[in-house]
Amino acid sequence: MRLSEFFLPTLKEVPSDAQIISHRLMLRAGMIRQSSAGIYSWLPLGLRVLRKVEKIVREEQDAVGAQEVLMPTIQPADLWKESGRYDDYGAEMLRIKDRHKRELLYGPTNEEQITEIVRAHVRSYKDLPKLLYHIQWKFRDEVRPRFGVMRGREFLMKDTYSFDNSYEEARISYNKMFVAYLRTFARMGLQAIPMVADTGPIGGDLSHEFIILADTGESEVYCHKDLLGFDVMSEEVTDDQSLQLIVDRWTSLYAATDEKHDLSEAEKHGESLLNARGIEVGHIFYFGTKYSEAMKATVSGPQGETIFPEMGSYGIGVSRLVGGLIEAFHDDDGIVWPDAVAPFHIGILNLKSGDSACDQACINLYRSLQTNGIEVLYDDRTERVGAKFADMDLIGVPWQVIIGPRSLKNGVVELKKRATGEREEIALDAVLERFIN
RNA sequence: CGGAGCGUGGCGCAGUCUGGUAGCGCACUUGACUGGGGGUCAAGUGGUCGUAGGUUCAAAUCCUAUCGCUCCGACCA
Repeated sequence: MRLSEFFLPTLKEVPSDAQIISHRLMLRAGMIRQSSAGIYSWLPLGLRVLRKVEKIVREEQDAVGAQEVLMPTIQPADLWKESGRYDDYGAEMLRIKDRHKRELLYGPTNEEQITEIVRAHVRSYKDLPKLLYHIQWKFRDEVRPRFGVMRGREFLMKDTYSFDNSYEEARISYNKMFVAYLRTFARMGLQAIPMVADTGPIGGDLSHEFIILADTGESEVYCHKDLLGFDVMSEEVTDDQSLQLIVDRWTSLYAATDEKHDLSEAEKHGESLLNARGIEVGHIFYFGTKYSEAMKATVSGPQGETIFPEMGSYGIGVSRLVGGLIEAFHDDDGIVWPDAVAPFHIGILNLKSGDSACDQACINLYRSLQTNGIEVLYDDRTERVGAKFADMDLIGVPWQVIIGPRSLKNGVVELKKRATGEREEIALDAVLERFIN
């Protein structure tokens, strides 16, 4: 992408509405614009990141055998009356009427919808287990939206639903999601810690929140500091037993959110207990037959008996993660994207647009990187160099190739790593090869 | 939902108390000079002062209503 053509409205000054760093940076970097309270438009740069996050989430879901579906944003109220949640959910649920005065709602979550689908099409215990997920926009009419996309009213969520024949099987589904979540966040460079959590209005008796630590986090959390050193990517899952071992390992140390914090239990850990603020990026629940019973979703068992499937639901706030990532990865100059979610991998800075040697060197490199499938943002604008550096740093492109007439005379360019600010001189000819590997 | 505050060009703000030509910085346009970390000079474009009603010779400014947004608290991916 050429920056001169890219729709990237960056801001030098921050809109006064934005209070926390991720919100400020998302506005300044031209990622989002607010539409109304807690509702945002995603501009090209922000959307690229959102898609990358979404892709990682999807890949890890697929990897454990979850199958993607896409359920609607608008749901009939009847479904929610069946489960009993139409009244329970309260004002947070956006209720609407269509032209025939039929009651509808903008889905805040999809337990009812998925249960309806499963009960209509799954008849036998042999059809289970099933893990189904979708990535869809949700709406929750928060009393007080804030922190940009971190607590929006409209947000993109991945929600998975598990259906199993027994508690034992349901635990396996739960474990699969548990580990898939650890991997999902780890791939984005985030250390997410599973913490014992409240089940809230979704109900159930087994639940973990996945929390990333950040000073601006909304919840107060407590955990054993050794958890921060755990690495899920080195763990290998071969069967249900090894899956259980990983879950056991991660749940062996104390970790709880404020609501579930147990003072006497925590005191045993003394010095090793960490008290910090955290951002909830995922939440998994096992809730048994709550919905299958309420909505009469059943399958036939081996003896022809009626089985109410054991269910769980598993959410990742995809749009929130974009904000969470920025909270975790930024410095004074702007965003510092981890490679896995960076909107572009390389930025090219033409320090003298209009100089034929510079232009030629830049365009050649730009094209060859593109040809090799590397996402590259070429700043070909006739801006002052300071503005180019500032913009490239602000939007957080991990690698910057700096091409100017001075060094180009020797066939050399500068390569700057955004995260550390380190620069090295490198032959122009060597840049492509460097990034293909 | 309780408490507080703010709506003036794309962004950041002054002007409101004490009514009288709508202003500043950034951004944007044009030209020139420039060019290794948000440049300099010159000339420009852009505003129903959130909306509606009222008071007044006269309203961004006073009054009333209303809408929107933000912050603090209680709730949540």
